[in-house]
Amino acid sequence: MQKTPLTQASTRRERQVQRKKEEIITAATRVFAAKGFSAATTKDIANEADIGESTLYNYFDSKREIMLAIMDDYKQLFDADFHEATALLSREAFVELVDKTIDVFTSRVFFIRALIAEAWIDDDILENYVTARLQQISGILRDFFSKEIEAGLFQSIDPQLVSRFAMGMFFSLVVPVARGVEPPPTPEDRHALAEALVSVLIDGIHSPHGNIHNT
Amino acid sequence: MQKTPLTQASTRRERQVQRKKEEIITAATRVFAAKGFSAATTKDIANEADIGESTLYNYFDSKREIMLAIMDDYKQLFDADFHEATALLSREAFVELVDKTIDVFTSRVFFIRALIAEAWIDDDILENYVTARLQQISGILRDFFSKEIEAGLFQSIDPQLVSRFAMGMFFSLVVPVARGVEPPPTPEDRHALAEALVSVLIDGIHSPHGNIHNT
Amino acid sequence: MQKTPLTQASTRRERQVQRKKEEIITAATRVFAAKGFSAATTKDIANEADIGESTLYNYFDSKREIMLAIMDDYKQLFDADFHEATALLSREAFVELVDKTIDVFTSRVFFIRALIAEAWIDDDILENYVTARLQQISGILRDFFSKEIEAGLFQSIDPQLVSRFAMGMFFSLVVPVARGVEPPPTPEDRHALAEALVSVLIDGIHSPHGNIHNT
Amino acid sequence: MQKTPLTQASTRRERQVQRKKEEIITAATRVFAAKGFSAATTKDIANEADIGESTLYNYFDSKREIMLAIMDDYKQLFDADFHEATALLSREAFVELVDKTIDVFTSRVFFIRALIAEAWIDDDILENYVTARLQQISGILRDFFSKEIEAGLFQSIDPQLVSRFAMGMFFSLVVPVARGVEPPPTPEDRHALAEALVSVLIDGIHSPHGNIHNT
DNA sequence: AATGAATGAGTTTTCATTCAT
DNA sequence: AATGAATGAAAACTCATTCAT
Repeated sequence: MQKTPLTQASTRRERQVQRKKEEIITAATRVFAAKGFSAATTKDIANEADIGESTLYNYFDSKREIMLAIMDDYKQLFDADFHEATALLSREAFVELVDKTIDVFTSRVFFIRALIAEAWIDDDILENYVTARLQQISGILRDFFSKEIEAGLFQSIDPQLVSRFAMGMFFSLVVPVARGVEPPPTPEDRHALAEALVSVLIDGIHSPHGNIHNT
Repeated sequence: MQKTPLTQASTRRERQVQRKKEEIITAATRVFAAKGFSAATTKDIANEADIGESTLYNYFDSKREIMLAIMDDYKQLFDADFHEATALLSREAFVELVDKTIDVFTSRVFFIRALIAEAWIDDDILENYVTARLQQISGILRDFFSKEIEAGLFQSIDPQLVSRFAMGMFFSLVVPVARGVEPPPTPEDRHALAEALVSVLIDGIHSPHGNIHNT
Repeated sequence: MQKTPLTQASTRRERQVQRKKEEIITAATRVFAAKGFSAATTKDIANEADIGESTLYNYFDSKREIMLAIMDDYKQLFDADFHEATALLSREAFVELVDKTIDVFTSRVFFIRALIAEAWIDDDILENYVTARLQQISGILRDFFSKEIEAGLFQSIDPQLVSRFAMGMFFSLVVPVARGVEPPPTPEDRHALAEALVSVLIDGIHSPHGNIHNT
Repeated sequence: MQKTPLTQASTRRERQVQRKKEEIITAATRVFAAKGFSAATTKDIANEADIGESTLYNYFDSKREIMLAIMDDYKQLFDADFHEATALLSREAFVELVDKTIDVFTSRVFFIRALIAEAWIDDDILENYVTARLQQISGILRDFFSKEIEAGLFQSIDPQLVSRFAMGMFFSLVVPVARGVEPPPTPEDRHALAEALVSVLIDGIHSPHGNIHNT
């Protein structure tokens, strides 16, 4: 009579387990974002997830596993977001990348906040979850700058350094949101910020008619 | 003819206490920088300071008091460093400010790392020890940009935003050092970095002969 | 037709928690009685209750909360015992009150011993758990004496003072038991002691034929 | 040239030591009275005595030794007070004994409070410092009552029990003072209380013209 | 699958005591 | 003789984790 054989049942169960895991991850992310890994207790997480403390251990082996699961989730999301992000071919593409990246970062505030909190302290987290991604972005930027320099369109400044500046400017927009002292920007604001970032980086802020103090 | 022995004695003792406190603070700063406040144990701190765990409590009332003492120390040092830092009058002064600030940040790596770790999580620390200082710098920059904009030397971009970008660029240089993944720059490097920062910010990176993709 | 399983289950669980709390309270009372609150350690209590030390904290928030729970228990029991104890209408009723009160005190030796130990040192305990009850008894006695004095049956002595003497006589019987240097009296002894107390208080100990040294 | 040779010097030193010990004892008594032995810290005692904590150990071997020294002091004082107190020969002598004993107890409030606190918990203290003294008084009273009973002046009630009642009445006067909830009585009050005690004990409180409820 | 209960291993903190000066 | 400094031992309390149901 049963229409759903074992395989499906197990699949359904698996989906259910997966759903629960996600719930716990969401809850834990909030808690880790607010207190940091060490200060967060399993009780905090269980309360936030509205389950019993020991139930956590049906889904994860330890508190640290929850953290790592969060990080893995983040890795997947991030990789999905930047899968197509390959070479930048134009200033507009650059603006788009910044815009989108602001979006990615500010739409996952708790994630980012927890990630930074841990990566700041834990070398494993930094190496396994942050460095590679940062370098991917950094690489894209560097390549873009190198190309433009070769084309004679940009000055011959160290592309690595400029890439770093670009990322610093980016983080200056994103960090206050992640830290929770500013709201995420609206899509319009976001775009304007991205434009401003690129404009300042490429054109500088000086008036087009002459350099100051440099004549 | 007596050289005020009582006063001297008490001062000497006080100095000794002060010295010990500083030792503990130094040790604790290292520990907090490496693990964060929560994960750092009083045992860690005592070991690092090479004293018994209970001896800590002859100098501080609680683990948190140690953290706050560190923060207060930092506040004093920082305020001393930036006491004279008032209005920026020239591009050169701007470069100097950046250079010096990099120095301040990279010569107190543990301090900065511990500070950021805590401020990232603890609202009290953020408000009482970080926000004001950040705003001081931000204000100096904003005033500089506003003035130059009024003088027609800079484009009329939101000075607040540019100030933020400037700080982002600054932190892009300093954060890897604070995080411990890069060594502090030599004074020469530092100056070059400061020059580059200001140059990129003011002049942009585009080649002086024309804008790319914008014709 | 379901016998409200949820409610019952929750009630059963609650009852189990309540039972455990009572066990801890019983154990703690013994320990507090023997050593006093300060000298009693949570380890002592846990050992006496035959549970792990940390288990205590699943039932009470702190050592002091255990003490207060004991006191609250006592308050309830005491109030139950003396709920009906209102006005005394006869010498026999007086005897009965004394008899019963001796029973109440000597059947809860540990309780009383712990209570006195703490009230002797801690003003909060004295005020919140002892004073009111002592005054209730004192009031009953005072009213009885006042009435009898008005009726011309008792000499016009300060009823407050007599009440105090009565309570002193009472405690002279009960304190050695509470202190653990005497066993509780049998019911017969108890009644005899109550009779003796009332007899001495009302009739004095002089021979009925005349006052000594007073003629 | 020195007029005070070694012997005297050592005597002076001894006196000085003795004086300091007394100061510490006085301070410690206050602290023990207020908090009990266990909760009192050596720091409390040192503060109260206005000396350094470690100085205590130049005069006493341990915190407990201080307590014992207090008890020994008390023992001496008490024994001095009651050295002459031998047999009671009259009702007036009885009154005098009560009067005097109230005085002894209420003029050493801290002493008594600390003593009771400890004796209530510590069997050694109870046995070595309280029991004997209580029994001495109890013996005097018992002998008095026995004699009067033999003389036909008192009813033949158990003199032991009456003695206990007498002491209960006595403590009912003294305990509130020792506990700190009542001021010590003035000498006049004291005498009146002593008279009242003896009067109630011997004559009872009933009106001389007849027994109540007993006809 | 969910959880209440129990707890060992630690954590911060206290405190009596020692010791060098 | 007086004491500041140091500390071992222990206290109260926390918390991640296990287990029986």
